[in-house]
Amino acid sequence: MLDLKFVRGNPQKVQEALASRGAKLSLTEFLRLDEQRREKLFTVEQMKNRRNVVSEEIGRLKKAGKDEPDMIVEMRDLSRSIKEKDEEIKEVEGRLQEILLDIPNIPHESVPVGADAADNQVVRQWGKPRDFGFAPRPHWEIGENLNILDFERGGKVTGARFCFYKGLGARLERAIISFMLDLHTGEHGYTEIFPPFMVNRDSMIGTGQLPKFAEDMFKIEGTEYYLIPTAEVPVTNLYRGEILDGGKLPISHCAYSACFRAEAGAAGRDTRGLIRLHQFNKVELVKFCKPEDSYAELEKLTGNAEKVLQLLGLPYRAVVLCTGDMGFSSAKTYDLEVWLPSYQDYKEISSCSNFGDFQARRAGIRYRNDKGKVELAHTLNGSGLAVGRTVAAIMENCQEADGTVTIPEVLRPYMGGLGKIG
RNA sequence: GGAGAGUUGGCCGAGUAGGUUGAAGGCGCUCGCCUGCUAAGCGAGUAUACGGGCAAAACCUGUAUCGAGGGUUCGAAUCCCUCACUCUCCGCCA
Repeated sequence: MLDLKFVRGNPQKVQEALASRGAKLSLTEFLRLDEQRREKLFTVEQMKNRRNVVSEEIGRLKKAGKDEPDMIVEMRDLSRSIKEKDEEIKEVEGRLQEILLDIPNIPHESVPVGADAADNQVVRQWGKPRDFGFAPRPHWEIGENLNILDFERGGKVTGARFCFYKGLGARLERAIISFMLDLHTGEHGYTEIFPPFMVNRDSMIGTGQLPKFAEDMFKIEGTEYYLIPTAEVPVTNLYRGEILDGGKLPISHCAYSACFRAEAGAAGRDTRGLIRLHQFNKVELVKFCKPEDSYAELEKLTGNAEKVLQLLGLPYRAVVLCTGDMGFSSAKTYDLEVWLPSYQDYKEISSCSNFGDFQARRAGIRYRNDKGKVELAHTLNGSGLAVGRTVAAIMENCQEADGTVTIPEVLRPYMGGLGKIG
C-alpha cells in the first residue's frame, strides 16, 4: 500500500511510476474521495467536540441537582447527525482503502524500465552449462526411471500438478531442505521459523496477496483460512501490528514451508515435472530492516540465496526484473535462474525482493528509531531456494549417461553419505 | 464439541449502582539532580492513528482507540448483542 499523503501530494509521480509497470490507473476518483473524506472528517470532528463539551456540562449540572432537558434534546439530534456523517465517512474510507489496496508498489529508481520479461537484465552469471556428451533427459523421465518421482499416482490420488516423491527422491527433498536451513542459520545469521501453513485474511492482505489475487489462493472451505502460497506470508506477518525495537533490526528469519498455489493463470505452462505444482516446498528468507538499509540488505539476501546454488554447483544467472515484470508488492526484484537442460534455458528458482514500506504499511510493521520516533520498517524476502526446482535442477544437471544422478558433495552428509542415486 | 473464567498503556495491575479516566498505582525506560564508585534516593517525562493550524520539522489543537464489530444513552473501559482470542475442567485426538 502506498502512503496516502504521498499519493495526495504527488499524483503525477505515482501515475508515471505505475504506468512504467503497465498498471493503468486513474487517480482522479481517488483524489476526489480523499478530498471528501477530509472535508467530512473535519465537520464530524467539530460536531463530536461539541457533543463532548456539552455532555460533560450535563454531567456537571446533574451532579449539582439540575436538569437540562433542552440540552439533552439538542444533543440527541446532534448525535443522530454524527451517526449519519460517520456512516458517510466509513463509506468513503472503504472505497479509498479499496483503491489503495489495489495499487501496486512504485519501482525503485534503479529498476530498469521495461514491458515484460524480455526487458529483464542479467546482472551476474555463475557456472557453465555442462557439456554432457550424451542426450540429457528431463528430470521427470529420470525420476520415473529411478522410481523416485511418481506423477501418475499424484494425479490419481489428488489431481493434476501433484506428485509423490519416493525413496531416495523423498530423501533428497528432505536433505535439500535441511541443507538450506543449516546454511542460512549457521552461516548467514538467520533465525529459523516453522510457521503455520494456513493464515487468516488479514495476513494475506498484509503481504499483498489479497484482495487482488484471491484466485491464486486455496481457501479452506468453512473457515476464513487460506493455505499459504509461500512462507513469506506467515513469517512477514509475524510482526503485523507491532512496533519493533529499532536496535533489534535487521531481523532475519528463514523458514521451511510447503507452498500452495492455485496456478490459475498457468494453464498449459510447465505441465511436466516438478516445475509448477500446486504444492511444493520452499525455504524462504525474510528480513525486516530500517529503510536506509533495505537495498544493501537486498544484495545480501540475494547473495545468501546464490550461495546455495554455488555450493550445489548449479549454473545460474541473476536477473534484475524490469518494471513491467515485477510482482505487485515489490520495489525491486532479483530473480535467480538455474540452468535446466530440459528447457535449454535458465528457469527461475528464487525471487528476492525489497518491498520497501509497501508491506509494512499494509501490515502495520513499524519500529522505533534512535530518536524514539515510530517509523515503518522495510520488508524483504527471497527464496532460498524453491526445493522442488532444486531437485529438478540437480537431477538434470548431475545426471550421468547410465541414468544415475550424482549427489552434490554438500548434500551427501544429509543423504547418509550416499554419492549417487540409481 | 460441552461448561466456566478472562482480554485495560512496553509490562504488571486498579477501575462494574454509566459522567474531566487516554485511563490510578507499580515496574520498566528516557532526561535532570544527588551520592567518591556501586546500590539506593529525588524531580520531570514516557501510546498510536487520523484531521486542522504550518511550505515543513518542532510545536499547538481536535477526534478516535481500554480484544474486534454493532447496540442502548445527552454521555460507555463500565450496560446489552455478535465474533475472535486466551486460560481452566470435561470429551476427543497426533
